[in-house]
Amino acid sequence: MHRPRREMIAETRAKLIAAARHAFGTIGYAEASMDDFTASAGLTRGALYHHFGDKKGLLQAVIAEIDGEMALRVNEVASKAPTRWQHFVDECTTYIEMALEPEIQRIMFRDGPAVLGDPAQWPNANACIASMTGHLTALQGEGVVVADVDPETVARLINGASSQAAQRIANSKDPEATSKKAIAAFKQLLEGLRKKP
Amino acid sequence: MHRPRREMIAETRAKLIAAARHAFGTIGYAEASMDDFTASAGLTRGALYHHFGDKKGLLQAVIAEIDGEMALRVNEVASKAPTRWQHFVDECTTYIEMALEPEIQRIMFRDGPAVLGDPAQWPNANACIASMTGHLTALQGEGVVVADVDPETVARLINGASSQAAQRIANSKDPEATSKKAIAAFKQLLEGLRKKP
DNA sequence: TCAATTGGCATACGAGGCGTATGCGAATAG
DNA sequence: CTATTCGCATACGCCTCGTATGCCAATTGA
Repeated sequence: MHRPRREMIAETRAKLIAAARHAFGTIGYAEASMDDFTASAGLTRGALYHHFGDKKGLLQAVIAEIDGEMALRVNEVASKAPTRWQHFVDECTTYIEMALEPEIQRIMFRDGPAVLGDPAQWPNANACIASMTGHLTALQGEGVVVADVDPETVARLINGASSQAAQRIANSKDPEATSKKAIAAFKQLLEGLRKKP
Repeated sequence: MHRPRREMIAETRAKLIAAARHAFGTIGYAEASMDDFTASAGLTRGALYHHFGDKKGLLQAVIAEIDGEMALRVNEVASKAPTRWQHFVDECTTYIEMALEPEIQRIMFRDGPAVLGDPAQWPNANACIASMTGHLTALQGEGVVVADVDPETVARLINGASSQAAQRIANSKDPEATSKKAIAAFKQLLEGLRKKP
């Protein structure tokens, strides 16, 4: 069984995704010319249509890749927390910090939703939400979080607030100070979820 | 001083905004052909470029109009509340309810941010946020809300969570049930802002 | 090893949307 | 009553997208 063929194909896909990711992350989806960024990968639109169907399909692939990376990073950081509640809070703040990166902000929080619609319905791009939902469910079981809220709903609300927080920080003249304010406000909102003794 | 001239100009602007608002709100900004929706208003792109500079300028005008309407509606509903805290909560839930309308959701929460960037930096389109910020500040003065959060930051976070909540409800198979869950979760988060006795 | 075939990717073509330059005609000003 | 402004339409070229088509290399089967 020969492999060069399969490898070339995988490489072509990877090159397209990388080129598109860079273009989408910098100039944005709408401004990114398919001719331009395929050429920057040494390819043409022919390859793109063959592998991904259309521009939206390629965006989906880019989003799936980024989502996977984000989930990895979130768990990596948050898993060091001593308690599960702290783990959950760290997960949220890490999420905000990642959303500060221009590429993630642009693709995952601006162009993605505009082009593909509600992120909750993206296929293979909800690893972070799934993780948060899982922790919330467990925290409810442990009696730490109030029982009468739906975990995934909360996770989605947090997701929306995070993206706003990140945008606010990123566009601020004093990102350091704004970041402190945003994370403080964020943690305060999260306190509302805790069961009072 | 004759008026017909001025009136015709105002009417042209209004017709363009109305046509664009309808097109943007239904098929979306990117899919809306300027030739098509100007024609539906009995005009051409010439008028559009003359009055608004380009497609983005027209979107800004549409957004300013919608924002004004939203602020009016929010205050109308919420001003009936007995306490200021209740007023604030009603403001938030009304905001979510408005975000359920497809036109508002599409233009204000999806295409708007994608095309024009961070809503916090839109000119003349932050009436709702300003109102929420004002109430939060007052509530802090009254000792109802914890003092160590920045009002506008909180208002923005709430704005982000609202738009997510609205999307979730709108795309749900059982909007009624989802709406209940979303608003419940939302109120729970808001509880985090209250000062504990 | 060699023909047959698959399929990955490039090229070519047509359609449509955008921005700019230009032109016309009516309302206003002096 | 003439001159001028300016609101808006028309005309042109560029760019981008999607599809149809073609080519060549890699695989398969005998």
